[in-house]
Amino acid sequence: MTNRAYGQFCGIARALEMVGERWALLIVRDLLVSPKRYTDLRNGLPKIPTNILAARLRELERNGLVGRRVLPRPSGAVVYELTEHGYALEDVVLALGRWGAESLGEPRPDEIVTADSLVMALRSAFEPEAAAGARAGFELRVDEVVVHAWVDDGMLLAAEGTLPGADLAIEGGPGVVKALMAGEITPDGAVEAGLVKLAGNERLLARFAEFFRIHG
DNA sequence: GACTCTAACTCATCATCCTT
DNA sequence: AAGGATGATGAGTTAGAGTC
Repeated sequence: MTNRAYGQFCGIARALEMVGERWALLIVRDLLVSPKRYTDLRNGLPKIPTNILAARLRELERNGLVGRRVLPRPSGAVVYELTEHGYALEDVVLALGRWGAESLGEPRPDEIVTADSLVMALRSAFEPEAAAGARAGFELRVDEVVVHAWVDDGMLLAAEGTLPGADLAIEGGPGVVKALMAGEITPDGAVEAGLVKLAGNERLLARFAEFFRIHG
């Protein structure tokens, strides 16, 4: 199992012992968006073997990063949620996301986008300085996944689902959205090439590309 | 029946040991 | 030093158990 220790009195080694196993950090990523049931986690990570998910949750719980909570009746379902110690990983996960996004390239044929991964991508790419004084709601549809981002004077609220009354709804493939955020294509170029479909105030697409940046 | 696991098995990878 | 055999470990697949 995952009691492998690096034998080093080092914070990085200790962190890797807790969240360095395969899938562990992606479970944390999804729980940073919202608490989830076992089945929700499985749906968000369709390639994780079920025994590995169970093992990782057990390890994260043992390490004090994740807690189990039984919902009140009639549901009675078990949900997994991050503890305060687990939530403390948010900055680390976002920084890792920023770093990894620089190497994203084009989406591979077998790669999917999930609502949680998209929400965390928006959070990690958000530029508070660029959004200072701005106020706008975006709905983003990538493949079948819909998330939204509410920008309000340098603050971001990103979550799963639609945003009724959004100032701008953007629809496009994952590669196009990433290219927009990375400045590999211009907003005008994306529209002219028909790579994105917009609804609402189309001029806000340029602002979206300023608010959410992938640096390379 | 849905949810939340657990167990048994196979497969791949890696480290170690032994032989040449 | 190089290469093969072997064992340990973890990941992945599948089936099914326990609980509600």
